[in-house]
Amino acid sequence: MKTLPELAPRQRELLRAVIREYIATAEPVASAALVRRYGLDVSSATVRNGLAALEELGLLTHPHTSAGRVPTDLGYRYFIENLMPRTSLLPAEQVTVSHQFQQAMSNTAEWLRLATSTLARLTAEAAIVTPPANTRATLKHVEAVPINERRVLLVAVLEGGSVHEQLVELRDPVSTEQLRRLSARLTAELGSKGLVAVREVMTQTANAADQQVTGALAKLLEQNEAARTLDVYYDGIQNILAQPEFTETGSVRAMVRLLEDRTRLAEILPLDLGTGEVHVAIGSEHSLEPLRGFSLVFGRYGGGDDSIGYVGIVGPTRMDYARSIGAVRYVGSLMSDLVRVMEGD
Amino acid sequence: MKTLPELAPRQRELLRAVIREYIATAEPVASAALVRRYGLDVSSATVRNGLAALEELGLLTHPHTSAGRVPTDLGYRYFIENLMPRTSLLPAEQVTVSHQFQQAMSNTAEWLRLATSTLARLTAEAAIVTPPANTRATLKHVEAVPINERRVLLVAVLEGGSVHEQLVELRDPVSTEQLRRLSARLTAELGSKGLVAVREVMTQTANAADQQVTGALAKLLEQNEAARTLDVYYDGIQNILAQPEFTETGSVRAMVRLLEDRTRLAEILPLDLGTGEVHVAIGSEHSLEPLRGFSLVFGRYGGGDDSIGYVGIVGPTRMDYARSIGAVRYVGSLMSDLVRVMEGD
DNA sequence: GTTAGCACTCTCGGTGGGAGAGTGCTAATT
DNA sequence: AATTAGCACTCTCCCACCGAGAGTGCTAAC
Repeated sequence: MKTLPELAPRQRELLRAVIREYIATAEPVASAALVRRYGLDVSSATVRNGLAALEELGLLTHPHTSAGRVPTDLGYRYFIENLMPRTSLLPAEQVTVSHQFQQAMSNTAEWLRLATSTLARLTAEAAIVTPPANTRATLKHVEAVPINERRVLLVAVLEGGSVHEQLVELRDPVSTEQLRRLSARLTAELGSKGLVAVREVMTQTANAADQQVTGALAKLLEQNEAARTLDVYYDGIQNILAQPEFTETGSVRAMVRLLEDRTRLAEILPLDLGTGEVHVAIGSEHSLEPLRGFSLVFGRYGGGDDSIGYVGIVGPTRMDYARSIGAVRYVGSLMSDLVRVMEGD
Repeated sequence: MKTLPELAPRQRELLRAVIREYIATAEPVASAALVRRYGLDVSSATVRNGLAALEELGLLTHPHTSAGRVPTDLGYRYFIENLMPRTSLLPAEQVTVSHQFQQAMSNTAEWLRLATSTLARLTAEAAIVTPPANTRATLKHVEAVPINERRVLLVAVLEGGSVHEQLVELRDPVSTEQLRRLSARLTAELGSKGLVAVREVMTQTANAADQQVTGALAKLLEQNEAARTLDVYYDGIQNILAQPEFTETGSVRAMVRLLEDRTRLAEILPLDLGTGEVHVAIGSEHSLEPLRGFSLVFGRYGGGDDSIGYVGIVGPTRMDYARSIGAVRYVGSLMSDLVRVMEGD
């Protein structure tokens, strides 16, 4: 990233005004408009001189000679580092959102979906959320529920409260009683143990059916990580389609394709961030070809180091960064709280 | 719906050719192009007469006097009823798809997602799937897993294999042992019983903690139906954005807004169809304002009458109906199979 | 019933011109 | 040295116009 220039107070105000205006209108900003709307006590000619200087520094451009100014990626960067108010969501909004979260605490999938749609609504951009992935998944409870005499629904509750199901087809019939014993045994022996322990138990198991169920459990844990990375929630594509800069489908299509290809998305997201920090990548600052012209505002949430998810938004570089960052931070913190609750803290 | 006219064989062939051509090119079809590309042994003037007759009947239009012909909604309807080959997916495709389904049978959410993305890929349109909703949910297994001494994760397996979780906050601490007894008791007493029975058990329960957990179970079942209707999977928006008729965001945006507003979508979907039937609503045939210009191809899947879901696609009226219907029918049948397996048949 | 021929209509791409917006520069002012 | 008025200049946008091309509709002949 280029180093940011130093600016005189006057210039800072000017840049701030241009960005504010451009974010609001999506139209190149003219010198006269700045004087008029921000009550500057200088003439438009003076403003023009100032704008030319900011352009010299690479913070602004204009699309053609006789058009107003538009911020560059570097301009936004300067804004975020030096000019942006560090706002949080309004208290009233916080209350509403956190209240919704309290109510939906039930089901993991549901609160992830809720978090995504809430974030999309708050920011009026597209939101992306990944589930909290426990890097080393350990078991809390195992239950083998009979479906019929040859089919068993294996239900595993992991440390951290996530629930996984898996249908197991058995070679030989088993009794309900046998499954109950197996459930109890697996839960007792494997509590707070991981994949390795499950494998061990499997090898020590004589009974064929038990062995099959335990094997399925091992597979489930194995797939846990792989499957998790495919699991990405997104919402708010309509918000992007509504932006004036995207009346043509072209670039939105590339973005939507990326969202819908969860595999690729999951590969991209893992950022080295601390929990609570919010990272902003503006336009060309990130290396994602399909997202040229889009900015990312992303944060990490989670309990300990071992259950981490990502939460953030995608939108045009012209976005309300202060609000976006506030919203991502707040929703992220609520999600961290939830994860900790599920972990039993 | 208007009644469909009778057509002479020649006219039928002509209509078929126009629709084929228009589906392939998205451009108005000229008489000369038909003669050339379909090797008709008549002149373009004759074809023009035929086209004019089809237009008279309301099966075709043209955008302006000197443009080629475009099918009307009624034209597509005639095509579907009388001209369309009743094709299935290619055997090779069937094998691939069904193989994928076999592998992903594990987790309900996962196979629903798989079904959606598969359908979107097969048809190159946007796919929509709802989970199988049991109209009268009965319990199969209940497990109360301790998170910490005041928090319990309630896991309920319903008849039909769907798993629901709910975190319960207790007023007073409970022991692991007490929860184990409660789980066993609830499972034993409530097997294949529904909401009413749970309420009954709750009132007969003296112990405060047990009562709270049972109460949460009742609530979970209550919310089951409501929550289900909010649960809608969709995929393939990128396919719609890629269609030449949607280079402008306008109408796509309305469609995406509908998809993302799951509440509205869930209200709309329930169609009175038999399982296996596939229903097609072309352009103006349905009453959904945001989907003017889109066609719906929908089917119902499920095991018995009491666990039913919907599966289908949305796309421009200009779509390959034969393929779409085949794909929806096939994916629907696979999903029905899966539901029956989960129900223990 | 079919067809050749032709007039007619409409779109599309390119061109030109005028209005308007906004800049950049210069020279005067404070 | 900063500010400003003034003005030339540039570029977009809109509109009107034109010609080419595509495709139809109709008529009259086969």
